[in-house]
Amino acid sequence: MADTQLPEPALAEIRLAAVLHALADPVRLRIAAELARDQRELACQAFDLPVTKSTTTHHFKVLREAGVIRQCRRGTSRMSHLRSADLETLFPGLLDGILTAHLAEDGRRD
Amino acid sequence: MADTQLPEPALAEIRLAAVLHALADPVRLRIAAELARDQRELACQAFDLPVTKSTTTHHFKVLREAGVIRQCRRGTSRMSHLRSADLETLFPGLLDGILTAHLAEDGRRD
DNA sequence: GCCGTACTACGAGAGCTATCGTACAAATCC
DNA sequence: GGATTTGTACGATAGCTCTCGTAGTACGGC
Repeated sequence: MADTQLPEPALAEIRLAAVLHALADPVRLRIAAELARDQRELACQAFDLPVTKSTTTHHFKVLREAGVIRQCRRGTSRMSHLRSADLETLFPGLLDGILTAHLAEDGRRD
Repeated sequence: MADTQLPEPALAEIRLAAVLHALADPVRLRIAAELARDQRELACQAFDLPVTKSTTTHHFKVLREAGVIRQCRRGTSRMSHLRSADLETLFPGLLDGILTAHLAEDGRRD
């Protein structure tokens, strides 16, 4: 079976504190930034993260449960994408502000 | 002696992850929102927080060490204010986005 | 059915953190 | 000096969380 969506909070259940907490981890911020850059669904394995597979699973789960990303199965892969529209509805400009800040910080690092 | 400034990170030492983490706590987000609303220095005791004095001290310390606020002694009080300008320099629009999001969430709550 | 790929679930460990209470310090006021 | 106000320091505790390894599941290809 394909396209089985995984459990996630409804729009009204998304909490700002949870979103900020989810994005306060360097690994997760990186995941979000890459999803934003690619603008399409990505499988977990598409990310080159400095942690093991099981830790990666954990981080994706945190992002999903905070309402930052949406995930669905597709074959043996789990496709993820940002819930940009939902977040924009709830907190206009927030996600953009955070991702822009991340790019800015990244740019300053030598 | 008055106006003894407390240790804080220099502009270049402020980390996005630390700022997000600092603001991901409901109590600290509330502190930041109140500081933004008043636009002036406030003593810790000016906040009506649902925690004890020692926990309040802890939260102010986290905010200061993340670079979100600046603190200095004034008499028996510790005055705090947002480092809005510094944050705006590093991460344009970030603080505003988060505080606006907080207001939006607050408004939705009945 | 069997194998490989991609990911999950579970359990564990180490470290952080939010909270508190008590004791203490610094400044002001009387 | 003594009392009051305001906040800090320290220790403790409970809970979370980031990390991992191992074992297992689900799907697709052969």
